[in-house]
Amino acid sequence: MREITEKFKALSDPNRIRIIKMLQQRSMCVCEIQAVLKLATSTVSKHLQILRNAGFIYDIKEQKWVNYYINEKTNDPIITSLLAIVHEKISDPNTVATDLKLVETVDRNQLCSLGDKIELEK
Amino acid sequence: MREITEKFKALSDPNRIRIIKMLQQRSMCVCEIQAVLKLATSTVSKHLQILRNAGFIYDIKEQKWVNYYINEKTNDPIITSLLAIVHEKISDPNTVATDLKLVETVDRNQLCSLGDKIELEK
DNA sequence: ATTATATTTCGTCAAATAACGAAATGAGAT
DNA sequence: ATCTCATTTCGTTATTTGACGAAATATAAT
Repeated sequence: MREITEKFKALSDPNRIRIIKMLQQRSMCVCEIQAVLKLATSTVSKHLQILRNAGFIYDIKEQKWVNYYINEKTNDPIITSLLAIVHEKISDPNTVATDLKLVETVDRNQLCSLGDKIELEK
Repeated sequence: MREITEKFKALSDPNRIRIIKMLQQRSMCVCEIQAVLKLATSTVSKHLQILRNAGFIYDIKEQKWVNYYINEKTNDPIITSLLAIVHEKISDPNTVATDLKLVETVDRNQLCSLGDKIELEK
């Protein structure tokens, strides 16, 4: 029973809904997600862990980054149904809509590697 | 956004899932629900309030009792979808299954009206 | 090997949650 | 009008949650 309510609990936080909506648009690394949500990196990491443990997303380490993906091929029917609800039935002009526009512009190579930025500013 | 996450939060507690499953079997009054969950009456009342505010159930006062019903005719598509998930995809042998058997036997007239019971015991 | 850096884990804090018993409410029954 | 009793509200307590910064981890670049 705890395994079931864990899924609903994972979706009961606005920032985690925003993360799922973003990942339904495209896969993203932690620093990109952080740039959109404007939360501490550790906070974002925690939200991702909760969504991962509940079965909504998975991650793959690639080069410097950890990329997160929607778990579309899950064989858990509850996860499938809930992902469909989030995808089809949820939208919010103040958060989700503006997030999705930002997702198109954020770029890990400009966000991270602060050293490079300092180089450029010199 | 808070209105949306409120619905998921309402389903993120095992006792509230159990309440919805019971009400999907038949409408019940507070004391009957309390007899199945074996929680304090005030706790049950609070859970019902959370489910009602989120839009999953509604109540009608009838005679002495307050009867709770699943809000099947809602025009909120998220509520409709979530109620379908709970109805079709959730079952649990340790809680839900035994609850539903109990639902068939509990009777407000035996549970409440303690005065009547005392009459019978004399 | 050492340095740089993207991410996770840890410790802490304030706020929210779930539980209970006691008191308040409010709608029948007397 | 008063009494009964099913339910709700209130006040309290222990636990969980979401947030942050600092420290730890792990991987890439030098």
